[in-house]
Formats: sequence, structure tokens, C-alpha cells
Amino acid sequence: MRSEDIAKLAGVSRSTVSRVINNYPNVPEATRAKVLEVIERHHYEPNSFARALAGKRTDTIGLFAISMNEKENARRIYQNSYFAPIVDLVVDTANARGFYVLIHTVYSRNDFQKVKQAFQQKRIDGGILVGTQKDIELVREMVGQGAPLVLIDYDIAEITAERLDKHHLAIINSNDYEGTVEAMEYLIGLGHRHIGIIQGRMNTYSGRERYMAYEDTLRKHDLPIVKSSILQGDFLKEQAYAAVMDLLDSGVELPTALFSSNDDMAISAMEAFAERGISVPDDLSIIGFDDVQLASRVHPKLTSVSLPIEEMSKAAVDLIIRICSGEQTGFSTLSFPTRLVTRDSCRPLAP
Amino acid sequence: MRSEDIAKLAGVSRSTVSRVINNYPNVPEATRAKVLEVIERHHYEPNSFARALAGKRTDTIGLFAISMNEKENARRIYQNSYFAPIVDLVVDTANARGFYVLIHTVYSRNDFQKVKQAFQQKRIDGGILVGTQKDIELVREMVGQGAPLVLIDYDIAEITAERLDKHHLAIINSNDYEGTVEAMEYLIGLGHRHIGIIQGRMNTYSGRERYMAYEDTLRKHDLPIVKSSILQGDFLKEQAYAAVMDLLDSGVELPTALFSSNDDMAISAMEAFAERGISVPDDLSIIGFDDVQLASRVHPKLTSVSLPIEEMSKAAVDLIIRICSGEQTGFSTLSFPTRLVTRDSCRPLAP
DNA sequence: CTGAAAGCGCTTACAG
DNA sequence: CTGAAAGCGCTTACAG
Repeated sequence: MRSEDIAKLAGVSRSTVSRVINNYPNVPEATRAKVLEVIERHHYEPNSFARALAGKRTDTIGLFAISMNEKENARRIYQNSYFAPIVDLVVDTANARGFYVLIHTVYSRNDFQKVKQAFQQKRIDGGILVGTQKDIELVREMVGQGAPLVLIDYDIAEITAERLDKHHLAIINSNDYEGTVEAMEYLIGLGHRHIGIIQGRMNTYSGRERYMAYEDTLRKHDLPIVKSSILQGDFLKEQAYAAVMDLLDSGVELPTALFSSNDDMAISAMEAFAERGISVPDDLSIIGFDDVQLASRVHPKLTSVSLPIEEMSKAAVDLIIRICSGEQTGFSTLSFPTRLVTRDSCRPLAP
Repeated sequence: MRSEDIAKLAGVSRSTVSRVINNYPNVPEATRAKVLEVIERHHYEPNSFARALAGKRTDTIGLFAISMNEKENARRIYQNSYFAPIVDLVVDTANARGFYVLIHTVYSRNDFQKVKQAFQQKRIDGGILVGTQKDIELVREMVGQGAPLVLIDYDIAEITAERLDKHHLAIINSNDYEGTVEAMEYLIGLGHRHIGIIQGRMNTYSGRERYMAYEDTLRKHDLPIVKSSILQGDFLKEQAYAAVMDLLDSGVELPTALFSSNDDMAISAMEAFAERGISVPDDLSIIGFDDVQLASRVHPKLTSVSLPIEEMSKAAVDLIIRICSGEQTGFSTLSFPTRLVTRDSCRPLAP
């Protein structure tokens, strides 16, 4: 069933059918009703490809999770506690707005080509890029090609460094720096002076922000930055676990508190400590970041910095839709506040 | 840049360009090389819509999670411990095979229309339907329309009941019945005689299978089916939690062991018991189903029936791709074995 | 207000 | 082996 068939049945031309489908104003109510009735009766659906070919939007947005160089573990992305809720919310929000979402994961440069192709082949109107790790050049290249894009967790300065036409672009972040400061101040307020960190991936915006805030807050209070208490976790549980074990094996003095750049690592660290008979929070306080679902279900319940993932994801969808429709023009930036959620994994330093 | 531009630059016609793009045999190597070189040099990508319009495949598959009548909680699907790994694996596998995946969640009949439209509008070559709850009529309707489809967790009998042309169809299941029997036998082997159940959603294939196996195994051993120990959980944590609390409040005799139709509910139940000072496994043994990530991280670690989600998801992708390409014709069915993973939440009944 | 026609960018018989 | 032409199913100036 094509628009031509509908036209015949309704006694009008394809042009008119198209006009009612696209809700053009210059169609008399009677004509519109007749056409609509025929469409309804035959469950007619315009072919989306033909529409797109003729210049209409595709009504689908892309969602791309960037996680380059980690081919080893293929199931990490969607079970990644940070990313899973984002796909959840993005899909739901987009669906509710009448959009489909096209998903592709990016583990390699080759996968990245598929993302660019999705744009070049006009499969999507616009895309959302979530960077758990990324190659900034590739992103710049896409921006340069004028692809409507919303970036989550990207460094604004890095993107804007180059002279690019950025009117199709928006960046969404959380205030990770401030969130980390709040977490650190909380720990310091509890009397801790030797505070360690499990670092995130430093080629990531949030990884860097969280680390900088950690150092800055320590400095501000004239507290020591102890090299042996800076653990490399790369945002990965396994790596955090190993780093904690190494720390314990090394025999150096332990910090009394640990700031972890995300919850996944914090939770692994707690498991490592538990295995070695070190009690959290009695022997050591620990604080996470992201406030993932699991945080409140582990024992002890993890104190964490909560991200407004829901608002961020919805904002991403709304932004990309508005950019695609032309309602939103000009580069824009949105930053969301974090919130410290106090639970059971921290306690005042015993005198 | 269109195929015509490439044609000009390569000194051939669009037909020939198309032939090399589609890897037709009747193109001399020299011509092919020349065209390919031009394509390469200009990063040309054929417009996917034009290709699709002209009769080619779209190289995208749909992934649809059916969860009707639960509009209340919009973030349930992708954080659903059962569904999250499926989207994970499906996306990864499809991407690796060169396919995009289009995702849509189905909460309402209206959403279901979008799924049908995705087929009618030719947005996808075929689709995978994962039913956590479903309306069988709608599925039958789609099958009737000849949509290439792989169904996960559907009752074969229900689908095949009607005289449908099913050559575009495949169904993938796990052996939930056998898995439940194994779990129940394990509990019985530990000496338990009063065994309760937290039921899943009974309009779901796996919900029914798991319940039937529960009853059948009890009967087989001449053990009592105690009405008050049959809790309605509907696969939802909140509901399971409430059901356990009601059970405790009612003051009736507690079972000594509980089979939970999924892990999410088992874990909530453990939380409820913990709050009331009932120790798992000392006072009560509990066993789950699905073996989700969380199962091994809660305390005590949950004994559970593991599903080969990875194999199932990969098989679903491979099947749908083969159905779309015409390699696989005729209705097919795949059933995957489960495996009991023994951990710390069950113990022998004290004499 | 509305239809005929051109165009979107491909593929595929068809003819040579 | 290869090109001209028709066709896929829409939309949108254009003319009336």
C-alpha cells in the first residue's frame, strides 16, 4: 500500500495525501478527514526510507557508547553501572517523543566508522555520544562534518579548542569537580587526614575532573598527597581490586579514608578489604561516585556522590531533538549538580 | 557525494558503481579497482535509504522489549537484571556482524504499534522480541504479516496454535522447567519439605514454566503445596518484598525454603527477611533464578539457576540475520540448558 | 486549495 | 562486460 493507493481511494492526488500526512495547513478539513479515514482503514504507513530520501527527517536518533581499546571484555558496556541507566532513559525518553533509537557500541576505530556512517548514510537525524573513553579527534571530525550531536561527559575546552562550526553541538556534564570537593570535604570533616584515591581513567573528562578536585581539596587543607595511596583503577572493578590488593601487599601505611572515582571500583575495593579482614568503615572509610543501584545494596551501604543521570539523559534527548528540528541553534552547554548521599561506609576518624 | 559523482570520477556509469558496491561478479578487476579507489578516496557512503528503497536490506535489526502495563516505573527495563545483559549482547553481536540495532521499548499497545511500524516502514530487516510480558495476539499479528522475527521466552504452543505461515519465525527459550526441577530437587535433597515459591508473572512463559515445575516436583515427592507459602511476586522486587512482609505479618508457619522465580525477587526477599531478623540460610534457605550479576555480590551469596544468556542472545542475532538473508527458512526452535550455581543461601534442614 | 512533475539516490532488469 | 532507463515511495516547489 503506497501513498498513491491512498490517493486513489480518497479521490485525491498523492500531493494531497502527503500534505495531510505532514500536517500541512492548506488542506480543507473535509479533505483531510477523508484522507485520514482511508489511511486509518488500511493501516497505511508511509515508507520511512522514501520519506527520508525525499528530505524528511528519519525520526531516529543514534546512541553511541564509546569505549575504545577494551575489546577483551565484550559485555562490559550495558552492564556498566554508569551506562546502563543512560541507555535505559535515553531509549524511554526518545520513544516517548516518537523517536526510534539506533544503538552502536564503539570499541575500535573501525566501530567509529560505523558511527560516522550512520550520519553519512542519513540513518539518523542526530546522535548522542557517551564517552567512557574516547578519541577526541574522531569526535572533532564528526562535529566538523556538521553532524547534530550531543556529547555526554566531554571536556568543553577540548572540543572547542579547534575552530569548528559548533552550532549543531551541545555538551552535557555533571559537576564532577564540585561533587568530588563535597565528598572530600565530608571526609575531612570526619577528621581524616590521610585520604587516598582510586583514580578513574585519565583520558576521560570525569576521570580527570575527579582527580583534580581530589588533589586541590587536599592542598587547600594542607593535607598530604601520599603517592602510595593513589591507586590506578581506570574505572574498572578488576583493576581497582588488583590495585587495592597490591597496596595491602606492599605493607605501606594505609590511608584512613579512600575516595573512589566511581562506585564499581569502590565496591570492589570493599570486597578486597573484606577479604583481608579490614573493616569498612571501622578501619577505613570509603566513598564512591555515581550512586549506582548496587551502592545501596552492598554491605556496608556505600556513601556516594549521586549523579542526576535521569535529568541528564532526558536533557540529552530533548536537546538532540531540538537541534535536529532546528529549534535549538548555537552551541550549548548544560551542567548538572551532584549530590552527596551519606550511607554507612564512612565514619569519623577514631581519635 | 552520490554514486553518480563516483561514476563520473571513475569514468563509468552508476550501474557499474552499484555493481562494485554490491560485489557483483561481472565486473573486471581493473574496473572494480578503479571504482573502489575513487570511493575510498572520497569516503563515499551510499545512502542507506536510497538503497533500501531500491530493494536492498537495511542492515539493521530491531530489538524490542515487551513490558506492557507497567507505565508506572519508566526505568525498569534496561536496569532489569534479566534484560540488561540481553541488550548488551544483542547489540554487541549485531554490531560485530555489521548490523545496526534499532531499539524500542513496549509499555503499551501504542508502543506496540511503533514496533509494527518499524517493520511496515521497512526500517529494519527483522526483529528480536524479548517478552517480559506480552500480548500474544499482537505478536501473532506480526507473525501473520510475515515479519522476520525471533522470539525470546515465548510459548511455542501459543504461537503455533494458529495456522500461521511461520517460515520467518524462530523461538528461543531456556529450559526453565528442567532448571526449576533441578533447583527443587536440590532443596529437597537438603531435607526441606515445606518449600514455598515466589511466583513470577503468570502471563509470561517462563513464569508459568517455573511455577508448573515447582508444583510438579513437590507432587512427585508427595510434599505439600502450602497455599500460604505461594507468594505473588510478578517478577518485581517491590512486589516480592511486600509479599514476604505480608507473609511474616500473617503469622502463619513459614516454609523452611523458598524457590524464587527470579533473582531480583529472591534478593528483595532476603532483604525483607534480614529486616525481620530472619537469617538466610540459617532460618530459611532461598534459591533464585537467572543468576544475575548481583546474585554473587549480595550477602549471603545467592544460589541460583543460571541461564545461558550470552549464548541465547548471540543465537538470536545469528538466527535473525540468517532468516533475513534467506539462509534459514522454516520455523525453528532453540532451547538452552540451565545450570544450578550453588552458593551460600541454602543449607540442609536442621534435624 | 490542488494536481502534474521533478527530484531524492540508489538498484536492476534489459538490451547490446 | 556495461550503459540508458525505469522504478522504489515519498515530498515539494511550481503553476494554476
